[in-house]
Amino acid sequence: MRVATWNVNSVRARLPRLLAWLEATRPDVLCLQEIKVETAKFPAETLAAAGYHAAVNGQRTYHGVAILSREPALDVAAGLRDGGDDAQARLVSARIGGVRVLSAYVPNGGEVGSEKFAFKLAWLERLRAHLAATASAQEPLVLCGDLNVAPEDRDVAHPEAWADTVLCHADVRTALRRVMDWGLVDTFRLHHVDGGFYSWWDYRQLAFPRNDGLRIDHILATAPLAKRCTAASIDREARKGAQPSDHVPVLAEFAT
DNA sequence: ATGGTTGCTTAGCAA
Repeated sequence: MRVATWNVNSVRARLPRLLAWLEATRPDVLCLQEIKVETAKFPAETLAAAGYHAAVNGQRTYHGVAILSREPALDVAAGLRDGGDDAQARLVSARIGGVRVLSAYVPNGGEVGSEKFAFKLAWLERLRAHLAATASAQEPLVLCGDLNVAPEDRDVAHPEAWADTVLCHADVRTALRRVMDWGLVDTFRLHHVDGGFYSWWDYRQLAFPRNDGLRIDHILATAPLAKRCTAASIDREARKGAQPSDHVPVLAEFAT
């Protein structure tokens, strides 16, 4: 089972690249973030013609997440549904081929110390509570998405320049670790120990040519799936050429 | 301290 996650930064602006990438890569599951479109306007027919079902939690202008799958998505659920502020479309989950799949777009956090930063930390804690309330770490489950956290300094091209930013601050790293402590493994780190692998480069300041990147997009798996994880990769090529997303797809392969 | 770029929406926000 090939699972991928990609912050496409507008599914409509990226549709030609998305279709070409699906055709070339043929993942069984692709989690999308920042689709920036309401559910009713999601290009479901076009993607169905390409062979993919879609479970969508959309929203106009900002945010929005989806899960594309070759098998039908069952038990689709949108949002944290915990009674808290759930206005932003940042989570959708589904059961696909016996695996629980979550596509998450964690809040960026604005500036350290801001209200948005507090919302990010609270959202990660709510995500941990959501997992604890709705799933088991002993079942096959993947949490995929733009988690907006570089877990360690080896995930950052210039750690000193990014220290104490919203993507690297000790508080967000701790918050992500608490989510993982529920029972999730970083599949990428099962197969790669070195630094130098990034999933996002800012559009500005020639960040990609300078390779000033961070690894903030992740595929996290529970133990029963992690032990079946045979490969993991980041498709850096997807950042090249005309009109790329600022993020690239991250992949993990699971033996069936 | 600010700006740089992209997308949505149409001047300004978010990332």
